[in-house]
Amino acid sequence: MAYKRSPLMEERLAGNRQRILHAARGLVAEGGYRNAPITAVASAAGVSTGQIYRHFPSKADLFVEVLHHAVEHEIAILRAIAAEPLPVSRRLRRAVEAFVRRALAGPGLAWAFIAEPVEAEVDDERIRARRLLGEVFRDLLAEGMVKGELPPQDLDASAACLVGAYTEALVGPLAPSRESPRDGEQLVEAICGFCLRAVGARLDE
Amino acid sequence: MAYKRSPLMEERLAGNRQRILHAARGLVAEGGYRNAPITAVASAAGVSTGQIYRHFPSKADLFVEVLHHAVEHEIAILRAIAAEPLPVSRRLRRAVEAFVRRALAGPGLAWAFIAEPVEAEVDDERIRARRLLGEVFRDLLAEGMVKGELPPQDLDASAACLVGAYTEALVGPLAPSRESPRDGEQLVEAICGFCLRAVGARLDE
Amino acid sequence: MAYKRSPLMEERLAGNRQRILHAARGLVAEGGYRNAPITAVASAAGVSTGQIYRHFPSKADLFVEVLHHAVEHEIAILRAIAAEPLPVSRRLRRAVEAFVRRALAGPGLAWAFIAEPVEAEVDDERIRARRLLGEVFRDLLAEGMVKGELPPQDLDASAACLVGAYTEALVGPLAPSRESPRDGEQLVEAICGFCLRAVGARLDE
Amino acid sequence: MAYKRSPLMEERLAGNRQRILHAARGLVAEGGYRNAPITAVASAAGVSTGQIYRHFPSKADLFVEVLHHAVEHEIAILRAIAAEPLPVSRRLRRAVEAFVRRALAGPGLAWAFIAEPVEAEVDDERIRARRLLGEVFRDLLAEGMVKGELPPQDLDASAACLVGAYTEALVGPLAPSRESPRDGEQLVEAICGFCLRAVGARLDE
DNA sequence: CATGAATGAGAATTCATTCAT
DNA sequence: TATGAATGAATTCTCATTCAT
Repeated sequence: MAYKRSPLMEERLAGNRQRILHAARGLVAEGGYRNAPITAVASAAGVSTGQIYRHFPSKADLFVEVLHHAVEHEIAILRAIAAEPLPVSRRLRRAVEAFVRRALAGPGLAWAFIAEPVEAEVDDERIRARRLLGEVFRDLLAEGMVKGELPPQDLDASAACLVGAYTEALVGPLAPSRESPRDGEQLVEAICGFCLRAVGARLDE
Repeated sequence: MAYKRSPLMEERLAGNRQRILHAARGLVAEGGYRNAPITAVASAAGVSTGQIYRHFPSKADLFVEVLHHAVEHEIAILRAIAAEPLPVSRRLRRAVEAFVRRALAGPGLAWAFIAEPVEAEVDDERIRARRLLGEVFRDLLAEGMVKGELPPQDLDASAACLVGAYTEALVGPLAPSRESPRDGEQLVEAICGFCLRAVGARLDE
Repeated sequence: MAYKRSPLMEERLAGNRQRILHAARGLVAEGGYRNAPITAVASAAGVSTGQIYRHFPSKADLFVEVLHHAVEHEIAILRAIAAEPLPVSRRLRRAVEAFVRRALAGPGLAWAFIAEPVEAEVDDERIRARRLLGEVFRDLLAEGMVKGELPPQDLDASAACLVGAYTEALVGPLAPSRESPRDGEQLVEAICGFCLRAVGARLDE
Repeated sequence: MAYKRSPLMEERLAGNRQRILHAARGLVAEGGYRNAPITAVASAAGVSTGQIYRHFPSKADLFVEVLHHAVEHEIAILRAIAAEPLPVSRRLRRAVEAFVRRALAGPGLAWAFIAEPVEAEVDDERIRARRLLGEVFRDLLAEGMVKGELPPQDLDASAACLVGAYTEALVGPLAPSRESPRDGEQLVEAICGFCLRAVGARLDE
């Protein structure tokens, strides 16, 4: 307890952990999971491979955490919006808008929800992430239905469709942003319109 | 001269090709591309690895064909529906319905539109498939807009959202069919409703 | 004996053998041993792979024979020249000249004396070929020494040097014909001069 | 911080690299390139296959380096001799002598100038080596011709013949040393005599 | 007897994980 | 304790040879 080096070391330890996570995320954003062998993560983080196994039991665990962190923040934002004292349809629009804007601003995040995970354990986390994302919307839709703001509908199906709709629009081959570098706002508006109409929300709110 | 090209042999040859394709598809459906190394495909098909290279120039080519076959038929069906002499909203519903029903009936198909490809060459084919799928819907939406059956909207965005919506609903983690094995018809109805509302079509047609 | 098809079949059989040898030689001349897998030889010869194994115990045996035939003729020519009733130095010049001219005229033969054989058994034949080539010259040098036309010298060493000298000049990286497509006759003259001087023969004969 | 780059480790690392090169050279000297699959090199060097790829980007690169090292030193020696303040014919004799003596002393070197390379990249290096070797002699011959010590001759052809002559004499099937393990000095003398006579140099110098 | 589909050992290369230093 | 050298199983692909038809 009175060890003089203990706090310093712990700080450094924690710092290394962050640097590893950061490096891993960076490499994946650059070129996918394939671009992130352990040795590359290690050198990008400025640590040894041994360090990585000091902090994470396996490569899969490291990337599960990378994905988890990437998603956690998004979910928090969506949840905050979902809790705002606004009409459901307004919150829905704000939630979709927020997600799409963030995805358009920084690449690599939306990507994580679709692309090649390779590692079974990591894939599970991706599935979980999509599920969490869906749940935010399902709860919001439920509230809207109860309050009569939205027409009756299958909540799970609608939530899944919502998530599918805007992720595909963002990263799919038909993603308008790929076909022609158009106005981001136009895309945001198109996706929001689609989603709101889809769940029967009033668009004018 | 002698036994030149016995019909039996040709049959077996063709049979092997099919068995390889089938085995490959099965393994991928089970556990993804990573579950399908060449050796596993070979043994699942009951042939040697060499056989695979007799029929396909490379592993990538094999899986491109697996994906291509999975998609080809779907596209044809959707196009046929899109050409029917019906109101656009009716064709839209029938197209989504057809796709969803087929996906629910046979596993592995819808999967092919989402899953992790890893191999660049294979990924290209997947992208192409999604694009084709999207184009069928975009054309239909365009017709609907021109004829005044659908409100003005961003065609590319709407098409992408449509494809994303129903594929996610089918294979995503929130896919209702996964949460609880419910009535398929209910799911079909939910997805169709979502999609038709989303593009502003009349649901009662 | 009275079988009506026997002679015909034997003819065809022999014809196939020749076609296989010819096809094998052609493929090697084109792109080396690597360019001549059994299946390629078979299809170039218009026969089945099984046929090849009917005529040759193994791929190596086939190519041993290919090489052997290619060399046999050269050796015969050199031996004929070596047997001519001329002064030794004259015969030497004529022998070197003949070899170099033939090599310059048709590519692929000289190649066989140097290049990549890969198959141990085939390599042995290549070695034997070089040995035979050397022996023709050794005998000639021996005669020249005995008759006093050539100064005393180590016959084996001189013969080996001779073979090495003109093959390198023909196929090596310094082969003048590669650096600049010069007059073939000039090269013939240069090589002959080198060889005759080397063994102490009179050049003016 | 801690054990950063222990000298011991670096020594071992470097040692492994050398052992790999050495093992590769040994295997090739024994039985040619085909006798040296990566696994064989690894086990001969007492390391894993992975180690080899830690030190060399590919098998071809490893063998390029094997060949390069084998040649580099020889060229340096020949160049040093070629620069000595002696009559050209004297330097020529010393150069040939040096090469032949070294080849007789250590096996595997002369071999490298002739043998079957198979790998295109490796072959390129062999070609380069022979070219360099030839150039040393060509320059020397050029000087001799200019100074009147040597009769006029085709420099490229003579240089190529020289290289071919002594390499063949050393490794070819007629190499005297193979037929009967004779006195090495006798062979040196025979080859030198051949070469000097060939270019018209005075032997008595 | 001829065919050519089928075999399967073997080759090069990668990379998560461990452990001697 | 930290390092990064070392491991070796796993992967894709080739091709000489065989044998059912």
